Amino acid sequence: MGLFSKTCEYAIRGIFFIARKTAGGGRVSIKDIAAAIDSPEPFLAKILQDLSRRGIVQSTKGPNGGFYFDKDSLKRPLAEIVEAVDGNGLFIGCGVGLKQCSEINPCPLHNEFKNIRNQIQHLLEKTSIGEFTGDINLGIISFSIGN
Amino acid sequence: MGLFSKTCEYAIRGIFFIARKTAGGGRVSIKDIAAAIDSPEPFLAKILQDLSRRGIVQSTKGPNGGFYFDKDSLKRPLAEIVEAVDGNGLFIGCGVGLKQCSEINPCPLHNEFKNIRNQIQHLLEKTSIGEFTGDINLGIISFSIGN
DNA sequence: TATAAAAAAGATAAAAAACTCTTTTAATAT
DNA sequence: ATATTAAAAGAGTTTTTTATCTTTTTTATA
Repeated sequence: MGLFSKTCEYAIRGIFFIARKTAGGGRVSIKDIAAAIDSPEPFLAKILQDLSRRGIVQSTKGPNGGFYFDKDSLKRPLAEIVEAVDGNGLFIGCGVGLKQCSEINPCPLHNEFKNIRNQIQHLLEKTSIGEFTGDINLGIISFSIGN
Repeated sequence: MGLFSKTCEYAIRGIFFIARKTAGGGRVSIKDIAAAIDSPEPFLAKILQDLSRRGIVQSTKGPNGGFYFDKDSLKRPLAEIVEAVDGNGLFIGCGVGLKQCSEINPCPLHNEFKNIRNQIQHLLEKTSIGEFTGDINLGIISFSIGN
């Protein structure tokens, strides 16, 4: 098990790709996204459908349709995607699921886990989707962009 | 989704309890463990069975039987339990599951995730089961010990 | 040695996550 | 208007995770 569910991984990889690919305008189809990020196409479709319904990513149907981000969406933090897909279990609650664990009555690893989870949350909150659009990410981002 | 699978959470909570409860000798039964850590008894039985087969926890059958830790087992790091149950996905690989991601060709969050995952691994490696036995944990650990 | 206690083993069931397929709707262009 | 393109919606299926139940084996002790 990694940090995220597979669904969430597909979602994040998907938005990485959409952001990069449509940085200069235009849209990108599920087919292209799925191929680029190595995910099952119909499954990814469902995931993006959901994110689209939530307004996290934009989409249009028909010829030249596809997925893209509007200006506002580019400002959203990655945390919103993670929360939408996996919930907030990564950020809150006891690290080992102890009901009785709390600030006043912490489990043996409470503070250590809290620290780490705060870091995860902070990272995902401070990182916006827009950070994956620019040329500055061309060498960093691992997709080849083609045309 | 939290950091660990439910199975792994039960395992960790279980060993917390066994360590604490048998610190002064003796054994503790699945029934008692399950009740204390709020887990389904037969499921926990399977989990401990597995850990027992791996030699991570000790057990004996029959009257006054149950689970306990021998000296060596108390030295084991928590990481071994996590790896046995959830694998090493929390520690290694790309945080978002990108095949192409590596040190030379890192994904946009590679280094940030690496840092966090290293911290998780370090925490779990440096923490041994034996740390959950002593009186020093009585106020910290959230189980009530009874008799 | 018989009985009881407790874990091990095996087989099954239920729920959730991951994934697929088919039909419908919306947008565009001819 | 019609045809085409591409996402949305809906209805499955498969796999994995979580959980249960029953039988067997081992150990202690009366």
